Amino acid sequence: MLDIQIFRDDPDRIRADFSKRGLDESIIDEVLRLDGRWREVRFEVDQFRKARNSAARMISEAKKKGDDEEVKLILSQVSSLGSKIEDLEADAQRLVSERDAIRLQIPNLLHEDVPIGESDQKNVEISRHGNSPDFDFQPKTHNELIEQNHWVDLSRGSKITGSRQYFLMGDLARLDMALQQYSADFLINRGYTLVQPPLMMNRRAYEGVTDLSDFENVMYGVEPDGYYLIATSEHPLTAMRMDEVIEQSELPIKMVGVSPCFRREVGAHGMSDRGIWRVHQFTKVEQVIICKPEDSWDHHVELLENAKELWDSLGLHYRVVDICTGDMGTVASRKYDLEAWLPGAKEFKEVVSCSNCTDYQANRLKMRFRKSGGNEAVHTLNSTAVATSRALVAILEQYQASDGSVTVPDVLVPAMGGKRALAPNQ
RNA sequence: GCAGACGUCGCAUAGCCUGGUAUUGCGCCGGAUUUGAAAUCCGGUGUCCCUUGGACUCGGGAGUUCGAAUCUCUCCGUCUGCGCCA
Repeated sequence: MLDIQIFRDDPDRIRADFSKRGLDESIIDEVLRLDGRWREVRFEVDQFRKARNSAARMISEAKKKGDDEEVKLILSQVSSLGSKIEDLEADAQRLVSERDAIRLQIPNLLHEDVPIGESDQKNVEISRHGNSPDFDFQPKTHNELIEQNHWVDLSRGSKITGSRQYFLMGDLARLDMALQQYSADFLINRGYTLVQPPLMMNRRAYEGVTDLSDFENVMYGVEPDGYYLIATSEHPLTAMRMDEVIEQSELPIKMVGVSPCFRREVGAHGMSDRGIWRVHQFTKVEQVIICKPEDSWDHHVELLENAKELWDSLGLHYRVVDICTGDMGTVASRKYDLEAWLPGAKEFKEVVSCSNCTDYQANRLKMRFRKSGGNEAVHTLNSTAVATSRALVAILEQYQASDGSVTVPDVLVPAMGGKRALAPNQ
């Protein structure tokens, strides 16, 4: 959510962003109109309250002196104030909640260097890393590999739950755990605090960190308690300091979250999403930073570098992409993706997403840091380290041999109990 | 699940019974003092509206009242004990 002060001081800045994103500007004026009305009503109700407070003080004085006549006189003068205040209060409440309902839908301000474009087709490739594996055979898709080696049981997964659910089995399950262990250690060694979060959040906390449409399209609800299963540990780790004033000495807060992630994936279909590329549940190792505003762009680079060095160490070929306006989403001000090369599918596909959300989440969460002259909203950033299911797909496709066997990346061998290749299941 | 206690400014704490300007300490920020630091002293330290100034804020919401941290109802949360339990 954007600070209301930006609407009042510099609405053209928001308009400029809207035109980059191709959005209808009229709701900006609607926010300004409601805000103006609210401030008028607020002023009016404050005047009535002032009158009521001074009357209350005079009654108190008169009672102390035992002057009952005076008390009656004042009471007769102020008897109608209560209902007037109540009416105006209701108006103010209505105006401000209408204003903020619109404000919640307005996306974050973009970093000035974000490339302009209407869809992911206009994302800009920044760099390529690692070497594309050189096969002297036709590489298989991960889908063919998991089927041949019986590493994933999708049909029984859907039998006991529903579509896109799966059992991960044998050495591929072990590789999943190895990836978690290795990636978490990688970031712990860089000063990040390991955090295992709650896997469910209440509505208020969740509204602080995500686009409202995600409640229909992304998150699973847990009834009858009214909780939501987390779509990523970014959400609980970021919301963790909701309603708090953080001491400067605590900043920056750097965390590495490890958790299962649950996603409804409404509307996902088709060949490109077969196998375990797009599933309802996966495990993710996530980086989260809460910091002072002036430091956030440095930390954004830091998160990206962490991700790149982690993926370099896994020996995987990937590229870095600068996300354009049309692919940005609501919350981030700037976003880089890592896209891994999938030789079977013959394309680069998203495996890491690295965002600076500036003060957008912090404003919703009322998450500030102590500062003389007025506390200020912190900045929040997040980046995937490894989403295990997608990293598994990249490893399967890039580390495959002609017979369908798969080598273990060197750095994961210790966590695989010394195994250098994944054994097939019977 | 049962029983009890509790929720006050960043933290801690008084006020609640008996309704009438939210107390004090710590932390933090600024200043004085100092070669520097500590200690000490002074001031500031939540949110909103604004022109001086004002309004709001005691877990959330509702009610009673001229007036609610204080009384009533309700919801949420925390702690303790018992029970159950990986």
